[in-house]
Amino acid sequence: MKPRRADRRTRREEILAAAIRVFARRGYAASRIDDIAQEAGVAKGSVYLYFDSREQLLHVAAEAFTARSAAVLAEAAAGRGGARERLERLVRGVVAMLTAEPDLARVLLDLWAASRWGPQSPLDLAATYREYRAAIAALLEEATAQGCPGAVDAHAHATVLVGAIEGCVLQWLIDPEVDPAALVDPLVRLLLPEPAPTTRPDPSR
Amino acid sequence: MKPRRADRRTRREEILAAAIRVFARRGYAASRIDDIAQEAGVAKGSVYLYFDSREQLLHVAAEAFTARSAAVLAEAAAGRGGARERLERLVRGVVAMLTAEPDLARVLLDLWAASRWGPQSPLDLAATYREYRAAIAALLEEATAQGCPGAVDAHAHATVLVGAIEGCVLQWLIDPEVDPAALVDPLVRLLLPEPAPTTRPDPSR
Amino acid sequence: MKPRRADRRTRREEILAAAIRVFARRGYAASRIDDIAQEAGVAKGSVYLYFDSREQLLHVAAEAFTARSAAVLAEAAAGRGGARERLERLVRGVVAMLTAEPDLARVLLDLWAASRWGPQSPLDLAATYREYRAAIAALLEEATAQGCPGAVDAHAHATVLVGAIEGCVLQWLIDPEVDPAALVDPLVRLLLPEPAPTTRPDPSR
Amino acid sequence: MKPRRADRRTRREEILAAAIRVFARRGYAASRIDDIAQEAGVAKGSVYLYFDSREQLLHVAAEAFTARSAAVLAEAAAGRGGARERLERLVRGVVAMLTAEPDLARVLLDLWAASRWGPQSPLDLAATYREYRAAIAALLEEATAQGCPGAVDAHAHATVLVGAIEGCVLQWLIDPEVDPAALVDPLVRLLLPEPAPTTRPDPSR
DNA sequence: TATGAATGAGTGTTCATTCAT
DNA sequence: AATGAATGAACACTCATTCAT
Repeated sequence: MKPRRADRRTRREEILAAAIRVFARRGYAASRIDDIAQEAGVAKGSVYLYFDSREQLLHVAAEAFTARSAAVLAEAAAGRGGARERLERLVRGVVAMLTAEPDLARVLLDLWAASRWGPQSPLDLAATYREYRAAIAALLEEATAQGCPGAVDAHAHATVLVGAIEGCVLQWLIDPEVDPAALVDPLVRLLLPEPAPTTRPDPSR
Repeated sequence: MKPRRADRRTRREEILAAAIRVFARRGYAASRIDDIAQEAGVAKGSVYLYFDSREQLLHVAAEAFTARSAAVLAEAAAGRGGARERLERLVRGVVAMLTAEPDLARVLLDLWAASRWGPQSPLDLAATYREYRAAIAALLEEATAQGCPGAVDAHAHATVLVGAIEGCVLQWLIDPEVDPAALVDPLVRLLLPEPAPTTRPDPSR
Repeated sequence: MKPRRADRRTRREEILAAAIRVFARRGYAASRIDDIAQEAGVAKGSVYLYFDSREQLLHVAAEAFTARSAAVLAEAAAGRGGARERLERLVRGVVAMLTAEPDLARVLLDLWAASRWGPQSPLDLAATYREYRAAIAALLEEATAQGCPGAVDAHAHATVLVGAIEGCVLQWLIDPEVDPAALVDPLVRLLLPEPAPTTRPDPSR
Repeated sequence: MKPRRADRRTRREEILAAAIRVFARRGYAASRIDDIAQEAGVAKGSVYLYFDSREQLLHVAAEAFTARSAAVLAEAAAGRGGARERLERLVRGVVAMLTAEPDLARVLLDLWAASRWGPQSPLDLAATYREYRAAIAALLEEATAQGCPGAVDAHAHATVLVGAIEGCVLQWLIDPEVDPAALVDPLVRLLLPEPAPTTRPDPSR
């Protein structure tokens, strides 16, 4: 019985992974259940043993995406170090997460487009981004309190920072020649507050 | 001879505008020709008197979008003033253009998603963004040459700037509570080079 | 007023001729009112000033065909000469008529196919062929009575003769390399009764 | 594993047979996929599990027709007996084949009309008839060589013979009162060369 | 009379989902 | 659980016909 359960879960994940690959390749709208089943190596009908509908596959992919985002956020926010340091960890973590799973990242294009589906939207992306901004704004304020100079309103700053990250990812999704990894340092340099002068003792003394 | 309601050009644009509204509302994938015809107040068949296919409507909407973008770019690049000033005009112009036509902006979500359609993609968005980045990078280098301190590679900086603009717009598209107009000043403060020291008399003297 | 009428009739004939050309080229099923109007050099709507419907154009073309057939039949049957001579004139006349108007002949392919439309069939082709056979059978019997040897039942003979004519035309319609003019002599030699021995003085004496 | 009702091959042939019946009844142009599906007792979509398109159904029907024709031709040509005997077998075989499957024969009306579709024509009927004529011409020449008197050029004779067969069938298709079976003897008597004098003892002696 | 824009019923085809095996 | 044949609702697109000008 136990192995059965494990099998079932594994098979479900295989199908989900296949769906994400197909969504990434063709876009959700053009992805047929047939394609997904073939990619997963199962019969078409079998997809329905693990998922209720084609749309649910997108929902679950969306959840996988938010779960990973939340993990990065939690890790950064809860981690050690000063606020600025944790912000940097967050930026690097988000980009690393997305580049580590490019197919999942590509599904973002569908999730963004699906945001207009209204309440049945595969995920409340608006809420996800709101939390994302709130967490970053909090860190930015903390950083300012810890001595980092903050030029603009923390919440607006957070929105610009989230925007820059997502916008860089967007450019990469649309044009694979854009290298998101190479953009992390510029992002950090341009959009994180400079380290507080007092955070590190001057090593030259 | 007098046209029943409007001349050909006008009628075509009415239908295109209707299509853009419907695409904005439901997303391209869920937009039916019937919806568009109804929104335009014409019969379904009439849409085909002006457009070859549903997909062509998206193509033409995409062209409308790039035309407006190119106009903003040209205006900013060709305008008077120093490089930094023109960059600022560009940033403000892009955001103003998108907020002035929110439905057209919302179609961006479909255009991004459609970038995976391959060669038949409604628009070579990758090329559009490449040009966008190149123009901004050129302005950034010019600004640096004119004395504005530039901390990072101009092309990376351009990508981050384009990303931040698009990313802020993205957040607005997904969550109408985000106000892009309020983000322009932060964008400018955070991502444009500081004005060259010589533009303002040094107050420390 | 009179010239108006003449104009109207002329214009109607022009449109009919255009329709026949288009039917001949594409087949009735694939012939669009647009094509016909363009071929006739008038606007689409104008076709409806002269004909009630697309189908009526086929009806009228069919009538044109039967009128010509009937003329040939009448001419042959009513003409001078012995029965065999008139039969030969009939065979030659039918083939000449069809080859003189190849586009009208090609429409036969549609008329045959349309014979399954039932009562609304563009023409009661079955009746046309029945009359055709009856007239020929009568001539064949007359020829036999006049001394031409007749080996088979006159009505069956007539059916075979009509069949051979139509079948030769059919082969030409399907394959333009078949030359119906070259088949008339063989048709006559093979399927008409030999001339009565008495019609020509035996040269061997 | 056991098929719901029949194996794939069988089901395909059921649908094809249904299509042939519907084509025969209404003509190809007026035959709706719905009609065919209903005639076959399946849902509309199921037709597409076995055929790519409505047009393909006509293609396959056409192939069925040529396959049967070719079989008759081969059987006659390869059979035993003198040339004249084989010719007679061919004529009788063709007519028997067509009357045995009247629905398939009726589709001929569509195939003839479809000959104008050009290269996408469901079948190269011109080629089919060319081969038909060539085979018959060869047999006619052989018969002449074997002593049967031949009055006209063998190829023209073959065209007339093919024409007479097809034309008799045509008359039957258009008017069911025409009985093709009753026309076979007249066809043979009128259009096949008389048996070679040696086959029967000369009664005048 | 002539036009051609407008109409909308009609149809081939697709594909998510179901279900008998 | 797994299959894949079957289903039928949905939809893009066509085109004969109408009608305002």
